[in-house]
Amino acid sequence: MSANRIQPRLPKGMRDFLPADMIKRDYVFGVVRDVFHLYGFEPLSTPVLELRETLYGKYGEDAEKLIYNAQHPGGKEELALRYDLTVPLARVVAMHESAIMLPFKRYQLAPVYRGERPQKGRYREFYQCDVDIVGVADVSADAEVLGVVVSTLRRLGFPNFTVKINNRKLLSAMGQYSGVPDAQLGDLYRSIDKFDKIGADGVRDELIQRGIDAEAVARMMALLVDNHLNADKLGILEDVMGGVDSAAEGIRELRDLSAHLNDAGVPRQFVEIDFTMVRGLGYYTGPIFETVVTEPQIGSLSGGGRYDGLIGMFRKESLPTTGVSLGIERIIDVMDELGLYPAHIGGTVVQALVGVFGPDLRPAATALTAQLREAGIRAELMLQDRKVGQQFNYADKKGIPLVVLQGPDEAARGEVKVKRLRDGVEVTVAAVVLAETVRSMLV
RNA sequence: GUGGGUGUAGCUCAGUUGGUUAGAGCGUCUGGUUGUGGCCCAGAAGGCCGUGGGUUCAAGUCCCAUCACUCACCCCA
Repeated sequence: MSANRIQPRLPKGMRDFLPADMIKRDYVFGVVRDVFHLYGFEPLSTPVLELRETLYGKYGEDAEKLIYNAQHPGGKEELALRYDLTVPLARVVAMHESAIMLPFKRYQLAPVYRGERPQKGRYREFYQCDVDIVGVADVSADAEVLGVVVSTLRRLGFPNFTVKINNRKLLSAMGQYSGVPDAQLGDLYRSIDKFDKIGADGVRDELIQRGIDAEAVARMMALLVDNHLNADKLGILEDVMGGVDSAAEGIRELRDLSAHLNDAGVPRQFVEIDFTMVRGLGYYTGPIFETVVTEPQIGSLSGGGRYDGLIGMFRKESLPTTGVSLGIERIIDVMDELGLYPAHIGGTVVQALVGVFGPDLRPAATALTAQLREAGIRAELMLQDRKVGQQFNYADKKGIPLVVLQGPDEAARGEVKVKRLRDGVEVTVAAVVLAETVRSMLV
């Protein structure tokens, strides 16, 4: 039998989370949920599997190759693992119209699947947390969704991050103004998006190399370079391109959005308009967002934008929708790297270990444990017979802050000992006040 | 899909111009200590050196292939 033992392995890009990790993840998930609730977003859950037809044709050709198909022997439905939470939302809205009130503000925290090559900050199964507002065309909704991102990251203790804002309408206007043919817009955007990485010269070279007309490139670069670090970016852009309809509209939206953010008290230091930020997914139609950190080099922590047309793929009339997706995995990776967890988040949920002095004292220890649990203290009873030293060692290794122990002497007097491992403080108290003693020693 | 790096103990890694019985630290277990963890001391377990082939008297070491992991590109959270 042991000769046939199989190697324990995981599918590529997928991970187990052991308890110590899960405790940290749950903490992050909890903070995220709290903030969403503060903004009035409500939970939604959808299946991991969707019908293939629901997902296909929404993300673009390249992305579609990364969708996992699923099947079971004899299954007749064509299934796929969800690729994000946005398309399922659109499906839900179209399917449950009558049960949904607009504006529909929902969040969803769930794993999604992408068959990509894994690397730093990139997995094949990863959690996303999406917040979206369905049914509001005004940028007040975009502002609210951005407020959620900023609040969440601040609440998690991120010292610095930047939410970049741009507008699809403006991007297409820039292409139009420069004279880049529609067929090359994709290439154009892809290169522009690398501005931060490869600089103005890099972008220029790449555009030329991609065969875009030199004059168009020059006009394009003038728009980017002049404005990239300027405070009055919008004003400058308006002077140059104000005549182009979509440019005027995009600029107006960005101004409104900015005003809403001010009204909501979102600190300006976390927000920046950046014309070189482009989002890959095809369904965005207006304002787009992306959050970056410079400290660990890890890509974006969140991404999103307005996609007024997507729901129309499931319904006769579309509904204006905007939202963001928080990259929970990357947020967690950064928090690990920067050590942003509060001190009380340890490697265990257990607050007190109740030791067992010997077999004859096990009944008493069991009762003490029950007493603690009744009082709402997370207590673990030592389930094996071990030497006292080993029991303390177990608690120490596992990070349990307190050990409760009742030996023959204490038992005879109706007392119990509580020891705090951090500083070695030990007290002996009447068993009836055990719970309150433990509670006071936890702080 | 393209390119680079790395595979030796549970983990992190050493291992000389190829040479006899492959090492360390950490971790684990046992004991020193049958009323108390961390520190210290003594000891133990734990290895098809990723896999297959080749060169050689001799391969952890050199060559080829392959697989896995990893970083970067493309793309993305």
